[in-house]
Amino acid sequence: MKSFSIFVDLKNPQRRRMQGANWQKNMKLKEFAEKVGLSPTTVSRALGGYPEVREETRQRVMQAALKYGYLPNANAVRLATGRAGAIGVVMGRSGGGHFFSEFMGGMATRLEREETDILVSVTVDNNLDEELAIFSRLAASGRVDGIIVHSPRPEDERIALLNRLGVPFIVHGRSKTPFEHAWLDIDNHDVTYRPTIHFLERGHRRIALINGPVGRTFVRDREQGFREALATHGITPDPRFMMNEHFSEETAFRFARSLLEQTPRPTAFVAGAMMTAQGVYRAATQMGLTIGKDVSVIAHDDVFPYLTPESMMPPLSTTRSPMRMAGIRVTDLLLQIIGGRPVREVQELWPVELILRESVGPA
Amino acid sequence: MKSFSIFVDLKNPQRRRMQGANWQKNMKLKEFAEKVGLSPTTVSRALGGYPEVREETRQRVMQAALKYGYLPNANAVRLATGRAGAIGVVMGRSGGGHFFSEFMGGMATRLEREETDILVSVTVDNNLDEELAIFSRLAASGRVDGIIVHSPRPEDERIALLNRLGVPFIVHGRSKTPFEHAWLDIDNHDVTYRPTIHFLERGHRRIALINGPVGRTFVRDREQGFREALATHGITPDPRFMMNEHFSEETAFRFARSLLEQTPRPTAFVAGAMMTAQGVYRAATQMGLTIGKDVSVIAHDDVFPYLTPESMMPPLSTTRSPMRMAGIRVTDLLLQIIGGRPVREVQELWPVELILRESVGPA
DNA sequence: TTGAAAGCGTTACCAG
DNA sequence: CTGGTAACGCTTTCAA
Repeated sequence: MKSFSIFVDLKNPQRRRMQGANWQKNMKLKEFAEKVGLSPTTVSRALGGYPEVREETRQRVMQAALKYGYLPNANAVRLATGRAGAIGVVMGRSGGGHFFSEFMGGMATRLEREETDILVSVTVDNNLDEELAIFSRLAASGRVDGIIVHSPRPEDERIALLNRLGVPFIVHGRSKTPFEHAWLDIDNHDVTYRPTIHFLERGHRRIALINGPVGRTFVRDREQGFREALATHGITPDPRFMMNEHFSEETAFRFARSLLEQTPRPTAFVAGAMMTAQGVYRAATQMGLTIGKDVSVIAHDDVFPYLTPESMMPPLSTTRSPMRMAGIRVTDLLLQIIGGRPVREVQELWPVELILRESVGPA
Repeated sequence: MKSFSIFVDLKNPQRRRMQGANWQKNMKLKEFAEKVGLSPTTVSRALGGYPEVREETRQRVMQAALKYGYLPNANAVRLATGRAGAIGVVMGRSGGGHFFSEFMGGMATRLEREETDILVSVTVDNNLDEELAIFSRLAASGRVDGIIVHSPRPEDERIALLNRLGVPFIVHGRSKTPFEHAWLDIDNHDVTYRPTIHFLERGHRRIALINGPVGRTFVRDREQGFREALATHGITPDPRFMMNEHFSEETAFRFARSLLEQTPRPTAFVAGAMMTAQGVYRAATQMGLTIGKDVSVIAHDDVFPYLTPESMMPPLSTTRSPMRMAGIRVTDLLLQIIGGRPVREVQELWPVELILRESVGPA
């Protein structure tokens, strides 16, 4: 493992002494307890909902807390309990933009009744040292009780680091690191395998793949699924029919158009995301080709509220797996791990459902 | 102001006593100081970068920290200093999905060299009590040093609450609350006014508006800009030509199609977001109408990496204002406010630039 | 320039 | 069931 500075914060050694918050802080427990006429201990227990206080007492305390607007200081609680009351999630600066908010919506849904915050960190892409420093800081400084790692690489140093630090974490996606760890992933192999097989069965032979940036496990898995599907029919994929880029409407459009201009052109596209499917639609339409007839498309859909495959023209066939659901479940599992559940038990592979709509036709 | 429960967390009074983290925690300051052969005091000062320690000593301490992997416990620091080292941002559960990640990317960019975390809270839409409780909890419990409020309403109780609590905050958007507060907003009036004026000058008279959900200030401002622009030509807008929905491709498509089926149909659309412009494009294309000729479109663009107006067919005219920039600046301003800058000085209205591309033609 | 000791605001242990 | 007291791990006077 490479060495790196943990002190991302301390690059600038000369610092002025900062004053604490200058706004009116909350009432303290001691002060509040006096008003209620009980000891801080009892008040703390009453508010904490512990069984050893009389129900009547608890009611009185709760009422008073509401009345005076008392709320325990989170940082004191954290220090005293050793719990951070937060889980960290790390997003890449550029990658994952549009689905990230769906995932986080899921996280929030799961945490709604929990007294746990979401702490978001953003890594600078392609700077491993800094990325590792962020994870270090997050874990070792006690800011979070657990961490969610996105879009892992097959050999992911972040996972090795977290494993070494001993902080509870779960990987959204998969890697091949030898360290035992918790993960949840959709079946990215099937995300391409099943659409490709379907295309093959309908007679397609020239099938293109729009894939994500090289390096991530899910990209590798999807390529492998694609290759394996083609292999069942003795086809070796043409490298020019495979794209590796960040998912965007425009790159997909360019790629699709350049392919559709060729002779012979591909008759089917496996698209990695909704946006890229839109790009293919646009390219085909522009060239006077009809989706579902001249060109077939199946895309993976993370399910967004603002862009639904059913409403596309024609309705887009998809492998569907709501990112929001993943956010809920990943969070749930992480909480279990924090609670002590062995990570070896926490490994979930979610199947994807292939939903056929009108964007697919015979070759 | 309505009353509400601060104790969102305590709905369930009977709770088990939870144990603290069960993973190996970091080395403590005391322990680390012993290894270095200095007092905790000096070590703390050295790591904190304060001027009173000898440079040589500091170097020695820094080296040792790296070597032993020592990192101060964040919660102890927070308690001791009174600073939370985090700023909170609140997103609506459904709203703001796709642009939220851009905004947060901007926040992260600004905070990169700061030792400040981003704490994300998610509110349940249309439940004011719970929403206020979330803000209360965030502010009064000392979890954050400041808060960012999104998509305010003209009379926004959240602002009143934060104002009352005294926590530093900044509003991304505007409201009409009488409380003096910091805000940054784009000129939403111009977001519709300028496109509409442009349409009028090119001879358009039947202009449709795709607007956001009623209740938010930006929606009101945009409607007003639209109305004012039309008024300059003595036009009273047809209510059927105005849509108020969450921005999505599909709703915009439906709306546009239903209007384009009418006689006479609108010749121009002012769209509130990129996604809705796509919906209009699709509707027009489906009906055999040509964008930029039969139907003109100008949309507001928050600037996403995965969907660019230049690459649309034809290139889309936009009012442009990068959400990422807003994220950077809002965060920057909030830090200033936390640092003591008077809020009356912190009020920024950003102009939008109208960028004409080929989606606009004469009526 | 360094160190001892007193907080910071809670919770948790142990008596009563 | 309730209360005193010692942590929790660090920063910050105040002395030296």
